[in-house]
Amino acid sequence: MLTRLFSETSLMPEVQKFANWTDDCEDDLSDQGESEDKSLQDVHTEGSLSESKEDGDLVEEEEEEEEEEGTEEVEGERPKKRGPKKRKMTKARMERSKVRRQKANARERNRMHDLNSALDNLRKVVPCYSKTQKLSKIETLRLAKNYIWALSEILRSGKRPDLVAYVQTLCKGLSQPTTNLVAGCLQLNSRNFLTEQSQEPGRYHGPNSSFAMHPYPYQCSRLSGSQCQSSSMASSHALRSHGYCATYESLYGNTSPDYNSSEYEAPLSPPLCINGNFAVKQDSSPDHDKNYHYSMHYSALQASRASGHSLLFSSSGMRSGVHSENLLPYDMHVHHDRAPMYEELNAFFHN
DNA sequence: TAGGCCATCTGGTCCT
DNA sequence: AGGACCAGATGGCCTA
Repeated sequence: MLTRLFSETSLMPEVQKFANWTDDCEDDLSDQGESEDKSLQDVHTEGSLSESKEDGDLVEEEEEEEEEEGTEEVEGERPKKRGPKKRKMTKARMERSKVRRQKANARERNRMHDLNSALDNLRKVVPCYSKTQKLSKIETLRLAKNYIWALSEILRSGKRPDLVAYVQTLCKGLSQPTTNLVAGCLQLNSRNFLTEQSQEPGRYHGPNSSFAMHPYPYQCSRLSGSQCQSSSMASSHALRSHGYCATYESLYGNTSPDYNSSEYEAPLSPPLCINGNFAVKQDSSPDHDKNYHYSMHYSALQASRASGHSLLFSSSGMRSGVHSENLLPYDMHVHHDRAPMYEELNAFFHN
């Protein structure tokens, strides 16, 4: 998991660590102090440690040498050539060791739970959050990294970023399904993504842009991820007919393709813009529950800006006047505490 | 069924 | 000595 992430960027230290470890193992073989735990472990483990212990005779000889050194000063009498090594593994000792191990396991479990809840918190503050369709740990970390980078770029340049480049930044290094998910959250499906780039070459600022990324290999003509497949045209139309907008439109003006055109076949993921989150609740079926609930945070946007109420936006960019409290999807999570930050960010997206 | 992701157990290492 | 942290091993679950 995390190890994999770090090993991607720093393989050499890992190799070095392994080399050190193998050296240490040789030293450990002559270390009497660990013999009691190892004897316990022999029953259960088959890992590298026990593999090294398979050279039983060799190990015993080394241990004996240590034993001899240690006992010489204590007593003149030499220990038996083949006796118990040090302290015998009595029943009480085994019991204590077992308890110690159980306690350590419990602590480790708690530690991992803490780590996971921290990751859950991180999932909630990155641009794509769904309670039911969680990003994997590694993808969460990658997306968070990209998100931080994108935000700092916005702060650094002080300009409204190009959306396509923004999405590319967010999606850099992410898997295709996650990329689709993020793009879906941003109301950018693959087709839209590509046409944006091809039709408006000037919008992609190239390698010298503050959001310069290598062009993302957005190759799918349909969204492969289940998340994005769930965004059916029908539901898109339903939402639109109710005056709900696509986030991209509401954020950046009307740049959407012709939804009625047969040429436009890529599914949409039209999240609602409510209180700085984009989310969708279109169907109560379990499958839809699983797939439709996305929140998008970076665009807190117009939420509660003027009236203190969260408003939805129509596709024309005008407020629909529908109050969010009447429409909050059950799976949506509102982050009021981050409103000030979103207001700041909002300034870049709504001039 | 293979591969990805995850939780858990475990032993080693470092730190207090 | 005990706890925190780390990484390897393992098995379960899910999905393409």
